[in-house]
Amino acid sequence: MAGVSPGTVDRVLHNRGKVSPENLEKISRILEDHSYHANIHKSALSLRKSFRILLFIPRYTAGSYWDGQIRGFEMGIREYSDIDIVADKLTYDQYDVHSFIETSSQALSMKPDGIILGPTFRRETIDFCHKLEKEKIPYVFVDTIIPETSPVARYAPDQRRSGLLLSNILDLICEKDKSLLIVNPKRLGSESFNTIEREEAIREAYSAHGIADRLKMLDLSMQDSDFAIILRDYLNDNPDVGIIAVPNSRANEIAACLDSDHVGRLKIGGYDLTDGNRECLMNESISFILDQKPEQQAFQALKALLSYLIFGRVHESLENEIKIEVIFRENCINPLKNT
Amino acid sequence: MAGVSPGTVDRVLHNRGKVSPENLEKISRILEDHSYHANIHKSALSLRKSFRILLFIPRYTAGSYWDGQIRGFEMGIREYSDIDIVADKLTYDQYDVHSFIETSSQALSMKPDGIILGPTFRRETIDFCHKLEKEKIPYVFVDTIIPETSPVARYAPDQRRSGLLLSNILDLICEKDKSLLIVNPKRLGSESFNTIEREEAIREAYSAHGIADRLKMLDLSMQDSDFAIILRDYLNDNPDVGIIAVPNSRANEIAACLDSDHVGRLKIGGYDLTDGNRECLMNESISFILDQKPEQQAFQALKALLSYLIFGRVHESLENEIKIEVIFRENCINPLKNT
DNA sequence: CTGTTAGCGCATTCAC
DNA sequence: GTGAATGCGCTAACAG
Repeated sequence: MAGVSPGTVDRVLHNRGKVSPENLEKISRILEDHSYHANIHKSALSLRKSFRILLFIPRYTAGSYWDGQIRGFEMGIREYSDIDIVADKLTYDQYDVHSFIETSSQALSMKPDGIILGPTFRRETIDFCHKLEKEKIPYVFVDTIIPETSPVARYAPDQRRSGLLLSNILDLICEKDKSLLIVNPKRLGSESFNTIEREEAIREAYSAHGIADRLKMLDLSMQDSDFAIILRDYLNDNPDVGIIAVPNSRANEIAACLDSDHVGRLKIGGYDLTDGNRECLMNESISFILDQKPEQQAFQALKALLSYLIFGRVHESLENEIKIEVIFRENCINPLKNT
Repeated sequence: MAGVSPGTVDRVLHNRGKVSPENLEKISRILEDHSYHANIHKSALSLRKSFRILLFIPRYTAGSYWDGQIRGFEMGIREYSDIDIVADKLTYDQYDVHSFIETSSQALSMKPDGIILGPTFRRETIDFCHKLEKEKIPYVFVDTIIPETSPVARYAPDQRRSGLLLSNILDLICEKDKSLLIVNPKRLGSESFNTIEREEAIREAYSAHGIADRLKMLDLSMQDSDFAIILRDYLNDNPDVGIIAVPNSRANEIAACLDSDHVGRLKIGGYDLTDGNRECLMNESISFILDQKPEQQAFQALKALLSYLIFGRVHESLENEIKIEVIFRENCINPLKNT
């Protein structure tokens, strides 16, 4: 259309220079007018490259949140099966920082072309990211965004906002003058940043509304064999509690502790559509679940990484806030589905 | 891998016969073991065909539900930009059956290779589908599924289930002993099947729970210049009403009728993330909205149609229930996003 | 500075 | 039952 050869257009597309100002202008205009976007499949083909992509996330069990990320990742690999992708997965123990450190050096030694990273430990993740930058290995965050890093893209829900969503829905559901109890069932005493942010957002909202007295907290260690008894005793001692917020994915374990008397009286809201939580939605021991759409996070992360590796940049916005989905009994279907 | 030529493998893939039993067996095994799936981009390329796809839906305004379907469709076209797709759109007036009949014969005369159909009129849609079948033009339903037809795939939420979801959430947020009012703001007296199904599901649920006395109905004609007054008078006469279900996308118009006194006291739930409803979520005059994800519906419909045209069959399940998304103020972001 | 050219890969077809 | 040719958009090496 510009009356020039493909070579010239290619030089404009990749601004490699050596194009006369007139042609540059003319070609740029045409590209703009037609809102040209190179096709990723053709570009990948022509580049004659293979892309080694590593998904590096916490160890997971079937039907869990991180299993959802795996499913989204694999779906993406299938979707782009015409591109030469070598997909690898590596998991670490999210309750053991040494595991992360060891596995991350293993990740580095695999020399992948790009990494999708589900982080847990802040300090160690920053170190790892700096090493990746030194090696010029692009990375994308899913689930959590760690500051002081330079990811190519990031796909995570806004945890503060999701905390507000959790407490506001519970508030809507709750009879007036009842209290909200945040139960935090911990494992090994460690607590994720996401959980902390969610809790904080709820606390601040209650303070801001001047109803901090209606907010209670209970820490439970799942190691304790009698945590169920502790919870039940607490609830009996605090009959004003009408709603329970579980700021991590273990709402089903809390629901399982309650006797039928409590189940009928209390509303529980939690996170993540795990198999256990899905079951509790069905038997109505949990009122609703906030789904962070792990499948979508990993899928989008893969797309962004491929876009970066093939085009040298990510086409959509880098900051991609994942929309939280609210799941009640009636819309708890379709474990997977495209995006 | 089987030591045969690509031609032989191709005959196995499309079971065109003329393959020796030994080779058939050997090749089938290898395909199975490697869970081979042809790549749609390569197949489309090799077929040297162009696909004329028509999106045939009700006329829409910017920021409306059907505009969402358009966005999803266009996103799909972009996603498959390496396939030679000629995309067309045709809209009809959903309040005028003659418009549908006329436009549908126009659609037929365009002789598309496939149609994505957002239906409204049952009888006329069945007629149209039969004509499509005679012409061997495959079609996919979005939004609503019409019986006595043979679509290649269907992407729609379960309307009865969504009605239950609407009333159950409203029930959860409602103070005890308050009544639910279904307000049905109609246009030109016509009412969609979706609306009717949603209403029915709610009515049946209330009957089943023996609380039919707590369910009220109010039909409003938006043609009436004084429908706002009718609604306000009704609410003043029925102070027991605590929650309002709007079974179509016009919840914002209902919210706009209410004075501040009502707004504070009443909870409203409705359908579809239109610009108007989004605004009401933000200013808290509506409590929540059920989003039917029109973008996803059209996107998936396009994928299914391409899969059918290129492979001769649809890869995923044909019956694809779209998951309803519950939108509160806090998760009302991201107008679009993949899927 | 510009144009030419080969070729990437998978799926398909067709003359043998 | 074979195998060579073909389609596509894009890239990059190279010749002028």
